[in-house]
Amino acid sequence: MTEAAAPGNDIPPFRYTAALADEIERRWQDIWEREGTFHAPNPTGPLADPGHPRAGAEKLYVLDMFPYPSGAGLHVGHPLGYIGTDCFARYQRMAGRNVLHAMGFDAFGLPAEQYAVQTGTHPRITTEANIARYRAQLRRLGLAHDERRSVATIDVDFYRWTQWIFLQIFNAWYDTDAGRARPIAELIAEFQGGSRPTPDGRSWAELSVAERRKIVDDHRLAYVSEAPVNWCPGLGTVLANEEVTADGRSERGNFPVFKRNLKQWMMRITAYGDRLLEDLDKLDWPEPIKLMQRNWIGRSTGAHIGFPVSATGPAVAGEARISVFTTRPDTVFGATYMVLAPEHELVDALVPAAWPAGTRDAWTGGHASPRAAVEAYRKAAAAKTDVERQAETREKTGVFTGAYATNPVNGAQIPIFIADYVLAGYGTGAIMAVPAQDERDWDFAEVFELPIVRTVQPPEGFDGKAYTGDGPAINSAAPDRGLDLNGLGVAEAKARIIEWLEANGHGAGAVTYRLRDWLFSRQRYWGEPFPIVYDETGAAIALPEEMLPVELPEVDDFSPKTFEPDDADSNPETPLSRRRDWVEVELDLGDGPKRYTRETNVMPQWAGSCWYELRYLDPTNSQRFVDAENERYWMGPRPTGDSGRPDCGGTDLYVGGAEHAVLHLLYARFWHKVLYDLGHVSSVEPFRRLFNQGYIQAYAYTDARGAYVSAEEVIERDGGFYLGDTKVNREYGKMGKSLKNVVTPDEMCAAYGADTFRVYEMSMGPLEVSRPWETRAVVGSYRFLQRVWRAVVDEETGALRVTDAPADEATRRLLHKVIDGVRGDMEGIRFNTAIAKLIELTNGLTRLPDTPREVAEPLVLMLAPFAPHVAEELWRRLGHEASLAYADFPTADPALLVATTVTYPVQVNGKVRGRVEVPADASEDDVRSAALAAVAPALAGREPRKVIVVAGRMVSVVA
RNA sequence: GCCGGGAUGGAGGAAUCGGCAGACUCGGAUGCCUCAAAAGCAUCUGCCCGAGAGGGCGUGCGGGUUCAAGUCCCGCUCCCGGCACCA
Repeated sequence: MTEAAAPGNDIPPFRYTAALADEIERRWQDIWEREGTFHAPNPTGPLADPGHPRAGAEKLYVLDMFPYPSGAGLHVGHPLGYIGTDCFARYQRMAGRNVLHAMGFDAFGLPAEQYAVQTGTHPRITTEANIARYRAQLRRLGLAHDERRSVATIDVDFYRWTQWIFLQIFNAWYDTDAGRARPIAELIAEFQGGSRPTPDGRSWAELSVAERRKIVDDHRLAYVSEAPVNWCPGLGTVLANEEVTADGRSERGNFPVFKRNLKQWMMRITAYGDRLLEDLDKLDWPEPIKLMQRNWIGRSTGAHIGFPVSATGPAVAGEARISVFTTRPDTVFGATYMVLAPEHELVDALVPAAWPAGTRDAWTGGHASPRAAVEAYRKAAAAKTDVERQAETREKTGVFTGAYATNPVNGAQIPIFIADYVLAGYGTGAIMAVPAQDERDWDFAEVFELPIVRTVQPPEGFDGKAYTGDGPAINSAAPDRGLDLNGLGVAEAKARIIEWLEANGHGAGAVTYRLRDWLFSRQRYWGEPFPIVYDETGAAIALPEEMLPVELPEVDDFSPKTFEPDDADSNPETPLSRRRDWVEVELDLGDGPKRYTRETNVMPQWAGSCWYELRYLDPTNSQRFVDAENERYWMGPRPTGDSGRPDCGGTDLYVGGAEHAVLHLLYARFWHKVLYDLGHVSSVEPFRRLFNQGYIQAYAYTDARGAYVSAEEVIERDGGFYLGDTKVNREYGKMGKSLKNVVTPDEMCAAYGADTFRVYEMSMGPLEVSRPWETRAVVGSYRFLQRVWRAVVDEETGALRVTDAPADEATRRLLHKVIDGVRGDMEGIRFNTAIAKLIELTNGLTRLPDTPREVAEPLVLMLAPFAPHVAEELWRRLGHEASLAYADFPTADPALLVATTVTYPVQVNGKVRGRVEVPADASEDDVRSAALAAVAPALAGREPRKVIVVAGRMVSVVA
């Protein structure tokens, strides 16, 4: 720790020291809290305040990605974004807007539960203690949050509405014709009234209760499905696709993950694939993040094509067809074989009793019958984790099923294989293989010696294998079937073949998504219980709204049953299932008291973060999750502006790390759209503008054994790093307890004060860029605040050093230039350059014998977003009674921004050889002749060939 | 492999529209103050040659466009992030 701020014996009594900063900061934090300075008035409800200075003003909703309150507390990296939004919000408030800025806690989740498992302490106890600690740490930073609006996802008052939203989703279906979700009751009414046919055409009245329920449940946006899920034995729970890393391990804990068929709650996010994709265009988000979402949704257009199966297998009727999805229907003439995913449902029915005559040995996997071969291959594929698949080279494996299909365009008999390079979960789980135009198919064809027919002419000189580029179609005609693609480019050929497929009943154009439905249940304790019970038939029944909340019951053992991380055959067991007295419940759901069984899964951690931004708007509302008028005011779409493009609504700024690019941001958009469709919110998107802050990173040091040593004690010398006399190795990365390189905001506040810490974090670089933490550099911001203080307050006497005499011309011009620049920087979230300008202005003042009030006051106001405490203190000392939180941010006088003279650098052949000062309104000819005179020696009598005068910028002479 | 982002002094960064590269800060050097130190303040600080005046070089590398390129174009290298057999 540095002693920079330790008050020495002969430090001037009124110097801005850490001790003084501490006193000022705590005093102002108390004042703000006591006076409710940062309460933002709602249009209606208990938080309305018509007398507020910003009531009815133009609104601005600034949002941070709320934290998970970890037991380790904050390090200096965590508040970077929070300080950024605070500076922005404080500026906007001074600029006249009604600013909503609040902070809550994403408090359900694994770490508290794991800690509870280890210690036996209830997760609520540890979580609430952690929240209290976070609140204290954040308060110490002087963040101007409306504390009345702080919520935590674990609050019963909060999660009752999470459950309520779940019910809305459960009780809704996606009407693809209308392109939106509608209440499930409307679907039932359509079935009942006959305006919508049932799947098998029977009338609604003919169906049994169970049949009706099945049909309805199959439409719901939240549904139970028995489907392949990511089972993680080491965590004892299943995970969403998004929670599994590329190498097949859990994002949390890094345990192996296995594909298992298990009954789980799913959310039909795929229904929203198109809208989640299209509406990205309406958002003011960083392009890379939009791109990541686009890739994740993975929309591809192509066609479904039906390949009739040659009836070799015992159970296949003559008319059976295998439907494939392809993005290249134009290449169908080159389809020389087919591949099904090993899990494909038709496989069993296809497999004949014996290998067809002439089957090559290489296709059989050495098995005597197709059935044995398929069994063996499936078993081998299922036993592999994704890690193992990854580790293996991409050598293609597979086995012949013994069956053949007919290529619908030319009647060719093509063999059907199963192979794990075809994924069960994508498209139809089956492909037509076109080796000539697909690299994977080419590889497989090489291994199994399958024919390769080019159907797109590769360009001259192409010496690769598969050719995936554009070119004229070849070998692609079936004149007797009225089909000829030859000579067409890829796009035209696609259009022609789709037309033909549709006309001849062989297929149709289609769109497929990489996005899968969202696995929504977790076999854990510390999460929101589902508002669902099961009746004696096992049907899932939603509890009525009046029965909310379903409170999380107390249990003795918080842990789900966990297993050896590699135990793929284990089965989940939830903590809640052990509370039989809670699980078994008697309820009257309209047809008299009956016995029901509660759902014992809980919701994933993402649930609360899918809608918390809405609860900030109306946190005390007990009638609705958010009042419609309050939602419309804070988040509703803005009137269509000059662009003519309708606004999507949502928060005006959302700041957080890029690690949530697809998880949280996609889920939250999905929920918001459901709520929009059902008429519960007026905004189409939750987060209009997104800003990804960078990370504060840190150096860590290891000794010869590779053990981390305390970074604080390492010294740099002679180009190396030393702990005492021992040389240590430097690494760069995260800040963390185990890396022994944590620096906390508490330490920084103690050594310099919160204002210095804030200024340092905002000045060290652009908010969106990651950068290394350097404690020794913090002193620069401290000196800056000391200089500001000294410009206003005499360090020896404490008296004001401010004069009412007007500022000199140069200082005044500097002030207005800075005001103009700082305003621009604040709007553009360029706080580092805004602070640099304030430092320049301050450094300009230190040369003066005393400080003109006309400069001191705007300087203090402009400093306020970054260093609010010291700014408030100076503002008061300058004679203002009220807080500056609502004071007008300075405005530049345009007249003072225009310079009277301009200094032109004069280049000769690209090099600056002189400069001339001319009146700002000098004519171009005057500038030219003055410039030529200034560089006459450099020209040495040569006649310039060309002279370029860039008005206000420079003169360039070509000699 | 594919997609995205980046590379500027010893360090973090600035240059917002193709117009003086290096604002501002740290670090370093020298000085003031001091018995001394700390703190604070002042001056200097891209690299090379030169006593100096001055000159040359310089934004990852190689080319190009332009009176003028950190910025635009073409071809690379390295670093960071995402996805990864998605038909």
